[in-house]
Amino acid sequence: MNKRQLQKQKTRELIIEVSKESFIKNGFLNTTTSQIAKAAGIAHGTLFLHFPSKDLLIEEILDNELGEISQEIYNLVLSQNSIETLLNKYLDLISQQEDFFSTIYRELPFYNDKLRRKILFKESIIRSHFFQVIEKSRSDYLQKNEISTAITMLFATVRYYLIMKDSLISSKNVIDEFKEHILSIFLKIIK
Amino acid sequence: MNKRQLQKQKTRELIIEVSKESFIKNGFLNTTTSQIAKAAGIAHGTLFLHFPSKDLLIEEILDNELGEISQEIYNLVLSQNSIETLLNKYLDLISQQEDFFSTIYRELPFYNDKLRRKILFKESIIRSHFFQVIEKSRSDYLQKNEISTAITMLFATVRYYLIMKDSLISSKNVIDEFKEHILSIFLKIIK
Amino acid sequence: MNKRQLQKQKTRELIIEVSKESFIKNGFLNTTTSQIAKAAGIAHGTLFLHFPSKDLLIEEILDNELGEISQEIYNLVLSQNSIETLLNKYLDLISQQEDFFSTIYRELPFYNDKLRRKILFKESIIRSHFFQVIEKSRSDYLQKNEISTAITMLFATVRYYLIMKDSLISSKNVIDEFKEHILSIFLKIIK
Amino acid sequence: MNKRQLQKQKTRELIIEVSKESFIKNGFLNTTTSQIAKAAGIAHGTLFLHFPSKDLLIEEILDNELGEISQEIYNLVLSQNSIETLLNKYLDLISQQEDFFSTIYRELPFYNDKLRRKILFKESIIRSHFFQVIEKSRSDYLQKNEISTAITMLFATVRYYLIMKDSLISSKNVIDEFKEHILSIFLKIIK
DNA sequence: TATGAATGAGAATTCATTCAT
DNA sequence: CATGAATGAATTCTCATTCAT
Repeated sequence: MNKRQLQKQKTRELIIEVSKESFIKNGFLNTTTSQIAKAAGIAHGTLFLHFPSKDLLIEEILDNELGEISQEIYNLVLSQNSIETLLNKYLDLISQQEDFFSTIYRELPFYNDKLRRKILFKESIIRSHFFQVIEKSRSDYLQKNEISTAITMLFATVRYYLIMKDSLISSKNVIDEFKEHILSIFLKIIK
Repeated sequence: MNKRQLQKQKTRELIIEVSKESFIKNGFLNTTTSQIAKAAGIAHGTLFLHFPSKDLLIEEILDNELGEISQEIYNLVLSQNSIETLLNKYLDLISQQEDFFSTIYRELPFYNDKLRRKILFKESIIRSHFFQVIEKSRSDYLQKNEISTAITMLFATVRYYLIMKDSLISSKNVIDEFKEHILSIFLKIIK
Repeated sequence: MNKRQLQKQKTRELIIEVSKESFIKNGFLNTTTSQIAKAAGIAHGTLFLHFPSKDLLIEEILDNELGEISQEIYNLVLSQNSIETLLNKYLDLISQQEDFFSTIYRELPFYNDKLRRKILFKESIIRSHFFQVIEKSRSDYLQKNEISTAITMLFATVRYYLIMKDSLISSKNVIDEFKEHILSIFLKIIK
Repeated sequence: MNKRQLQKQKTRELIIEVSKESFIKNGFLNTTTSQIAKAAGIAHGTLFLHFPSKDLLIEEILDNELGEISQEIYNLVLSQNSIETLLNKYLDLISQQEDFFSTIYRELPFYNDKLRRKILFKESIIRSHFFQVIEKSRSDYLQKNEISTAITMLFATVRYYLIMKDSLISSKNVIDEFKEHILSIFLKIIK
């Protein structure tokens, strides 16, 4: 890669980085393209050279971020056969990017269809991993739709804490703080 | 109250009514003040005579609506001592105003602090009612913070279904559809 | 009409007037909404209060202008049964608004469909008036499609002079200048 | 010419060719320089190496194209002494490049002065050829300025059909379709 | 000579709020 | 009290041209 390509990629990454920061801080919906450009120290028009529209910028950022997380979770699923450890590590992953997920879930209802579907699709894959691991280990005690509802409650609760993050009197990290509670209740349900 | 004051209150109520409709249909954030004025058949400026800002208008609406619901739930709590019936009726109440709550929970993270706190405060009161009813009936089996987490999961799940309403392949009424599942899992937890 | 309504209409008419001037001078396509606002001494946003979009502004202006001309021509048709006088007066009408028509015909291919159709429809009505007058007086010598082609040539020629106005070494008024020529040839054709 | 110069000329011709296509399809005004560069498979900046500005690019293209056509028409004039055949062949030439001429005449009023003058100059040469042929054969019946006006009407009509091409309910080729009509009327005029 | 990333001056449109009537 | 015309800052996106590589 020559100097030019390097410079371009650097700018692109700068935009992504700056956007992600602003995105996490103020939400994507409340971040303007000119704010991003200014923060990145580039011309406003330059942003649209790298990302044809604001929507495509967020799409890119979410694709990157969710792609990574998905992969890590997939690896977890392969290497773990205990639902306890799996969940534990899943929550750790979320926790590491807590502000990011907090923003996503807050803004999810206001994203465009494509973006929303993408996010929900990723979630549904993780969901189905969990389902399989649970089903394998405890098919005797639970009906399929009970497992399904339990998982929904789990995801709903995680989402709840993430969305409410700023309103909860808690340490900076909600997931860390409530992990034990969530896990213990969830495990109680599926046992 | 003289004629003029009467007229004023009538206009005020008209604005509230019309706003609520539009609020339920399009969300408060996506409703413009001029849309509301037009729908109410009043001048745009008149709206600001009754409500100094858009934020104060929604505050009023939510105060009214949540106040009513709170009251009804409080009555339920007084008359019911079974958590099953209480929850059942609570979900019925939500279900009757499903679109309204769906909007509130979607937009909650974007309201101003005061408004958000108000909503969360109302919710916390209902929460504490539930807590007491549960604690009274099953104090032997559950620790306090387990009850608390269980209630959080319940509220989180209800909120999840409400927020995701439009993305779920379901009948028009999500709460009705998933009530049984939610209840059965919840009761399982607290038993 | 009270003071307020009067003021509004005054602003509206001011916008139309200023737009028409700028429109005639620079073309509608090369006139920006902020130029118009500035020239009218109003806020940029005010323009959109009176005309929801730039396209609707031009539509309004053209409707007004073409409507008037159409009416005058219709009156001409009713009162004249000689094609000579009719044509003569028609060209006088065009001549009076020469710059306006020059702009329209230059920009016509770049207007949106609706606008283009409107203009062409008005033209087609005038065309059919001409057709009838000619047919009545000389049906013996000419076939219908000969009349039709002759009229097309007439309109094409008028349009040509209007479009080329600025490139022709001529007095300020092309139609006046070439009227005699056009008429004499046209009358020759249809006789 | 060495290898480098050869390559340069090849690129230049490639740009011209690609531009012409895009020009015919979308018009020059609606074609961006980066579109052209992309279609030609060259860098955006390279285009400005060969043509210092967008205007100069179109100038070059039109020079080429109109030069060719002019030459062919000049040959026609030399070999034909019947105005009928001359016109017939002239319209055939236009017809073969109908989309090209349609674009030119639509956009003509928006080109810069130099370009517009160039195009009109070419046209005036063709015009004068026609004039001479007509004058030679029918000097008894027509005054000079009658011939002149007749030719203007002819060119205006051709231009009209070309400009209106897309709005006319017709086969793909307007000139072919209306040739007979135009010719018969025109010949009628000059006889 | 060729590249292509970067520029930056606009473009049309939106909307909560104000204030003269 | 009610009106509703006016405001103006803010928004996303475009594109011919430049210049360091």
